[in-house]
Amino acid sequence: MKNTSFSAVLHLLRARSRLAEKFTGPLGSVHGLALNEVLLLMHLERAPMQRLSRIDLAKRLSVSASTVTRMAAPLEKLRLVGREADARDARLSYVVLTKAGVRLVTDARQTLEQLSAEVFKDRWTETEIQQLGKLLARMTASQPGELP
Amino acid sequence: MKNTSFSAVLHLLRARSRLAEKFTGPLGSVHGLALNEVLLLMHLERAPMQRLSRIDLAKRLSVSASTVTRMAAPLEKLRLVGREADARDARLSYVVLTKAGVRLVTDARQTLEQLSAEVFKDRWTETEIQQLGKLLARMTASQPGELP
DNA sequence: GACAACTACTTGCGTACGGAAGCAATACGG
DNA sequence: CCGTATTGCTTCCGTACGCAAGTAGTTGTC
Repeated sequence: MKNTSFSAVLHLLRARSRLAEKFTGPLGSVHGLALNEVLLLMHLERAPMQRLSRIDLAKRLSVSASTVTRMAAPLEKLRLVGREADARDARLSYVVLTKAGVRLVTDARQTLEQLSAEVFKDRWTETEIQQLGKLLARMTASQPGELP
Repeated sequence: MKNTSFSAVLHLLRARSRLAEKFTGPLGSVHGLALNEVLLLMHLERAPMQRLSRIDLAKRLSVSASTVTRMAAPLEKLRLVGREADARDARLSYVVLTKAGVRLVTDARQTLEQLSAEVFKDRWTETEIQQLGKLLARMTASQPGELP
């Protein structure tokens, strides 16, 4: 039924707004980064050699290539990521996680897990959260670059 | 468990990115409006007298008051909404849906329902979509201004 | 090996947003 | 009442984003 799908979509949009509200403040004040910046670091963290090309990052973050360029610049200035060229293909410039980046992403993930847990802390069983995650995962199946 | 919650949150963020990608193009080219603008009209549509104060709209759309001011301006220019003052409280200026607004929102909802249905058209049963909607709704429970 | 097509960025431009500051108008406490 | 706080809205400023155009490097074709 159309209405069921649409209703689910509307609820999803509302839920994501709520999450953004809850997360942005604490993340910024504790680690000085925006949610998307932390996600960028997390993608690097679990990539082979802890590095990814900007195009790869763009796909994984669902943003445009130009956004990745601009997002990486301040992180580079903060020495959370570095820049590495590819030996064979001079077009590629990898974004590499630095030691400081590893430390920060470890801490930031703690914060994110904490905040996530708070979202569900009342009225939710572990199973329900799992189920929600599984259903949502299905919406983005056959897409590359899933995070955990 | 923290990780379960966090995983669900990550999947939700990805799902919402996918939705935004799928919806923005068609909506813009068919009706000339962005998703948020259509949602604004939809909120008006189901409000008493088909009108809401800007503050009300902001809460329902999960955006700031300034955003509502700016969003309403072009819609007003297109004669999709009007502006009405409150008889008792001169501070309030309602955003009112016009006839043209009603027509557009009716059409746009069709488009949105169609797009929503496509998101789920493979691998989803009606029950699963319903369940997803219910779980997502729980995330924003105790918040005002649910759409339908 | 030269030329076209493609890829990985980068930069400029227009748009959308939140937060702070400002301005009326209303509510409230004495 | 009268001053203060609060509310509804608007405007300004800084930030983040996508898209289009540009550049440099690579692949493919004949």
